[in-house]
Amino acid sequence: MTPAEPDQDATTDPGRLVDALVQTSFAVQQVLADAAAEHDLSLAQLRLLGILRDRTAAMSELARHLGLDRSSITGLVSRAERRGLVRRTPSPDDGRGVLVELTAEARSLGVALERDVGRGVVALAAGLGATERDRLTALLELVVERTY
Amino acid sequence: MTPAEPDQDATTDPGRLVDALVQTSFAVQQVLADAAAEHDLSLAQLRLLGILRDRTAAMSELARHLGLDRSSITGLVSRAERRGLVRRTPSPDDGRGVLVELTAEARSLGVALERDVGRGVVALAAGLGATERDRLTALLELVVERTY
DNA sequence: TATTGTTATACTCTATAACTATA
DNA sequence: TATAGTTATAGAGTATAACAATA
Repeated sequence: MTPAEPDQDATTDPGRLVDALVQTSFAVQQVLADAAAEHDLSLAQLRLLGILRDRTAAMSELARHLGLDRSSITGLVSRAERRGLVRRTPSPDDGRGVLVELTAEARSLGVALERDVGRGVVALAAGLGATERDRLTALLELVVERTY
Repeated sequence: MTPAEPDQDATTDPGRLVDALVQTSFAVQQVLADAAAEHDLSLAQLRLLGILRDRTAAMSELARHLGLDRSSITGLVSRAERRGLVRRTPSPDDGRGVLVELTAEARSLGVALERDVGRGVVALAAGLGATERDRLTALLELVVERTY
């Protein structure tokens, strides 16, 4: 065992932060999965709708944003299309490309989802006062800052 | 639109906290999935090992802790068993019950996993100073407090 | 009767490999 | 040759329904 260094990092057991972040992440994912399930959606479909909310995307872009193989996107989008949530369009710029966009139905579903997720996550933070919530927001934004 | 109430809750847009928590949860889950994948494990298997680290559990207890159907646990445990990670034992108290426990191999795998997850999560928080990390830990522990 | 665990079945999600069409 | 997307295939994960054994 190496002796503790007089570092700024030695204040508190880092394991507590790790545990707290991991536990929180599972709690939040549960909120997301529950909200999705209320509308008969999977978490994967929820993520797909989330990405397409602000942009039209090519299949390969979806693969990149979701961190999945292109062949996985084919199925994900096909199932969403079958349920009337997205639409495929040939890319005007690239004869090989396919653009995916949300349908109106998916947009209204998205509003309900956002509401449900918001409620669930806010409920998680119910034990915090307004000042604490603001501090937590600021700290998490620092954490996520370099996540793209 | 209802007028803003002079409530303690009206300080900051709650949507920012929701977004920050959701984004953070995905980042942490990615760390977990990556760590698991490095050892050829799925996130579900990782969670199973996590639960069994501190206790032996009956199949029905695993179902409750993981929030899954009992029939799903059968497959999860069977695949873990086939890979030498867990062992099934008849319950001494209940002729119907089956107890599940980790093998020595799973325990050493768990040590490596914990190390990798710790590194990844700490890296996520690399933008924070020691004081900020401590504050974040305290706030997240308040959030997770009522999560069991 | 109720509970524990399993089986059969079906679907979603995901990856790898091979293919077609376009660039 | 390289890239975009699909297909075929395989496996993990999950749920529902039906079942056997035990409580």
